[in-house]
Parts: sequence; C-alpha cells; structure tokens
Amino acid sequence: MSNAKLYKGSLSTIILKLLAEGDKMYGYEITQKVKKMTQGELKITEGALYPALHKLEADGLLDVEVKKVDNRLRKYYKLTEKGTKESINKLAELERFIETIQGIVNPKPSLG
Amino acid sequence: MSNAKLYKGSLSTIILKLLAEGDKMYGYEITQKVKKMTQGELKITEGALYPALHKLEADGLLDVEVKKVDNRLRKYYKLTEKGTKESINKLAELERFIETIQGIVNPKPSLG
DNA sequence: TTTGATGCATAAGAAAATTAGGTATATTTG
DNA sequence: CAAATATACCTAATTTTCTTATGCATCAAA
Repeated sequence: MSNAKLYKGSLSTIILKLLAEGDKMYGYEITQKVKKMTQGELKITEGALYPALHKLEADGLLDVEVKKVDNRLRKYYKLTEKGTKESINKLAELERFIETIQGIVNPKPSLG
Repeated sequence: MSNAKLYKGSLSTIILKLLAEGDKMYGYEITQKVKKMTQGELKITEGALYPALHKLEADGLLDVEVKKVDNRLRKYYKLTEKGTKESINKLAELERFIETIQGIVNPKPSLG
C-alpha cells in the first residue's frame, strides 16, 4: 500500500486539508480519496493512517463519530475548531516548505 | 540550528543537488549555502547532515577529500559517477513528490 | 469457496530526523 | 585580554513517523 517515500511529516497535514474541505470522512475513505486524487501516486498505508488519526484526535484537532453502515463500522472524523485553525497553519507551513525546496531545486542565480 | 520541520527524506536529495552543480563542497559549507539559498528558512542541523554525508559516501555516491585550510580540517565531497546518476533520479522523484502534494493541496475539481 | 474489497486496529522494526552533547581552531567584540 | 561567536568536524540518545506484517470482521464477486 505504499509508494512515495518522501511524504514523511506531511500526512497529518494532508488529513487536515481533506477534512477542511467540509465533509466528515472515515479512514478508509481518506486512503481512497488520496489514491484517486494522486492517480495512485500516493497510497497511504493503514499503519500510518490510523495512528495519525488517533493522534490528531488526542490532540483535540478531530472529533469522532462512529456509525454503522451496511453492518460495518465507520469512524467519521471532522475538524474541531482547534483543528480548523491548525489546518490553516499546517497548510501554510507545507506550502512554504514547497517553496523553500523549489528554491533549492530550481534556484535563482542571484542566491545560488 | 533547525527551523522548517517538513523536509524529512529530502536531505540527501538536497545534498546531491548541490553537488551536482559542479563544485566539491564541505559539510559546513553546505549548511551555509542552504541557509542562504532559503533565506534562513531551512537550517540543516549537523546531527542530520554528517550522518547523511557518511551514508552517501558509504553508498558510493560521494567521494571525500580531506584538506587543511587555515589550520582547520575540511572534508570536501563530490559526486561519484553513481552519485551523478542518483542525483538525477532523486531530483525527479522529489519533483514528482511536489506535484503529487500540490495535487492534494491545490486539487483540480475533477479529481477532488 | 475463496479472493478481494471494505473497515477497523496494533506491534515490531527501520529510517531519518532532533536534541544535546563533545573536540578544536580562529576571529571578533566588549 | 577574556569571552563569545564563527568555523569545522563528530556521535549518542531519543523521538517522530513511517513500513511491514499482522489480526479481526463483513460483504460482494469470481
């Protein structure tokens, strides 16, 4: 279930971003959505996802709601107020990181 | 010596990229160059840098040459042939990773 | 009926950082 | 002159964050 090795540290940001879109989501749904959005490039492993979700919940960024659908359990997660704020921060941080990396990979001569 | 926290996994790629520019470099020089190129955004810690350099050397991607300048030791690193190839691969991988992340952070509606 | 998809979970291990030291020389600054 | 800062290397302990490998359960499809 894995592929890209470089996304270390960005998983929680990805989760927060998806949930900031509006709707609550459950774990499996997140893996499938990311897979689809990235054309299969990024396959989030369950061993990474569930601990990450639990940590975000423990940190007060997510609320959980358990539902039974088709006789199967789903744990729906949504952002708390704190989570909404944090998603904005994390997104900005990730975007700044990308710009920073771009500054190295594709530098402007004046700074190289 | 640290600041931006999201670059896990990209350090060796950064090192290879800088050395692919042409000139040999020594460790301290790399930290200073990255700091300058990123306007202080990315400060590579020595605890990360030196083990990374040693691993790249052990993997046959870098060659070392020790010099004494102003009565201080410098270990100059340069790419081996293998390292040159690997730098190209790693760079491409990093760029694909960035595109993938962009696809999530700034998705096209058709895939969202 | 057995494989694959859906849906959750955890434990052991690896990778890659941070943090916090250590050593030494040279320069700057109060 | 003494102390702080910059230059230059290093490593060990710890933490974070994954991967890999499981386990359990339901349901659909082959």
